[in-house]
Amino acid sequence: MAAEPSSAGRKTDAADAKRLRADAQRNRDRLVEVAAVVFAERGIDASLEEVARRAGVGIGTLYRHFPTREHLVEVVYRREAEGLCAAAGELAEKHPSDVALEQWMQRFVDYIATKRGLATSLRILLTTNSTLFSDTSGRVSQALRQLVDAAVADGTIRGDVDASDVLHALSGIYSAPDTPEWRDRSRRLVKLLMDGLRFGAGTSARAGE
Amino acid sequence: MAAEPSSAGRKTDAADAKRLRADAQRNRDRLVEVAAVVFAERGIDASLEEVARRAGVGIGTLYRHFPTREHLVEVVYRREAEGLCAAAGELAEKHPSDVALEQWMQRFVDYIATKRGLATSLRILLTTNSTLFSDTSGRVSQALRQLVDAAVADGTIRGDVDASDVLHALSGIYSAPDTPEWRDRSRRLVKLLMDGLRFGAGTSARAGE
DNA sequence: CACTAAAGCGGAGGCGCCTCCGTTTATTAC
DNA sequence: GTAATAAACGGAGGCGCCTCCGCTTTAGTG
Repeated sequence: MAAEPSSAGRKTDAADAKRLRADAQRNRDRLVEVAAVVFAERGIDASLEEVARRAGVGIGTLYRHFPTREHLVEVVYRREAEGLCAAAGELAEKHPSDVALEQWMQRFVDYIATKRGLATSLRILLTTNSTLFSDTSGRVSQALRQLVDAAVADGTIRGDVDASDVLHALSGIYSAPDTPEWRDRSRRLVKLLMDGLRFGAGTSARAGE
Repeated sequence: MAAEPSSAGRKTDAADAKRLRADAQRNRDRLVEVAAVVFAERGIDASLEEVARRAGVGIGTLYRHFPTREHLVEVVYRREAEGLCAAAGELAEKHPSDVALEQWMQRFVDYIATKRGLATSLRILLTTNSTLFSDTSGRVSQALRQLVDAAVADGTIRGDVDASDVLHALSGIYSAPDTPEWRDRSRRLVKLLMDGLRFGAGTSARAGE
């Protein structure tokens, strides 16, 4: 990899990614961005032609960048996961720690929404690329830990729970799928969980109940 | 067959199946028959329009009888399984028992070929209809037992094996999928197995090795 | 037989998938 | 700046999916 013209020996932004022509890079980014929206709107089976149309590129361009639907879906998913992790830091700065946690969990719902559709559609790819889920989920739970620990530390949520408790509590979201009300139900579930977490906040952490 | 005018309150041949008009029944049968051939030829993803075309019916007719590809595939599969079971008896009548067994196993290869393609395509249906595989596989291994026992009994294959041994030996066919040579390899495997089974035939059954 | 209602037929049409290839554009060399 | 070249574009076109609905056929009835 690295230098291939005479001089400039710089790596690209994304490490080893092949150098793309400026217009190609622009289109590619655009496609991913639009695809995220369209998948969210219409589900994972949305028309790729619609994605291309709304991104303002030809269908051929889409297929050059993403030879199969699964490739596109994977990239969207990774981006989603990264966004979710990044959001943890940002929310923590802007909000009291309990609010940050709540908002992050709400966003987590959207993320899971993508992930579930994905799981169906990515089975093929997962054979090849079995790290996809495992390496993102590690980073995601790390982000959650950061938020939970902070909220526990400053006493805005009760002290007798930790990140893995919360993750388990959230796991209800994974199950009971694919009714149209799933998203709303999940949001309510998060609220409920937060109420529980706030209840008894300020009592001495790790006290015996 | 089966009178139905004014009086006769008898069930149809296929138990509760709804009575079809004669032409409808004819088309349906034709479709299943042709679909079996086309799936074998082109794989499970073959064009349904081709199936309809070769069956001499309109695509609409196909979809009326089989609302989804999976429905059609399921029916084809069941038919295949039945044919396989029936073949055991027929082969046993027409051939020496070792030859019957060998030919049946060759046919078993074709059956598995269908089954594997199917497994990928029927995941959805299998959620609903989880007995599909289990209840056919019982009947199939029953058919195998019949052949093996007969061949052991008249000494054309060795006496120290039984049907479940043979089934296990065949299980190699389930694995290592989807290279184009799969079918040929499997046929060779069956031959090999038969050679092994014939070797030492006639020595006293169940003797201590 | 003629008649009729219901069942069935079939293909046009709309949409999406994906490929192929003539045209356009960014980049590099001078 | 211009020229040359490789990279990228994009949409037409071929195919398959599936639905919808006007037309045809069958199975009863008198």
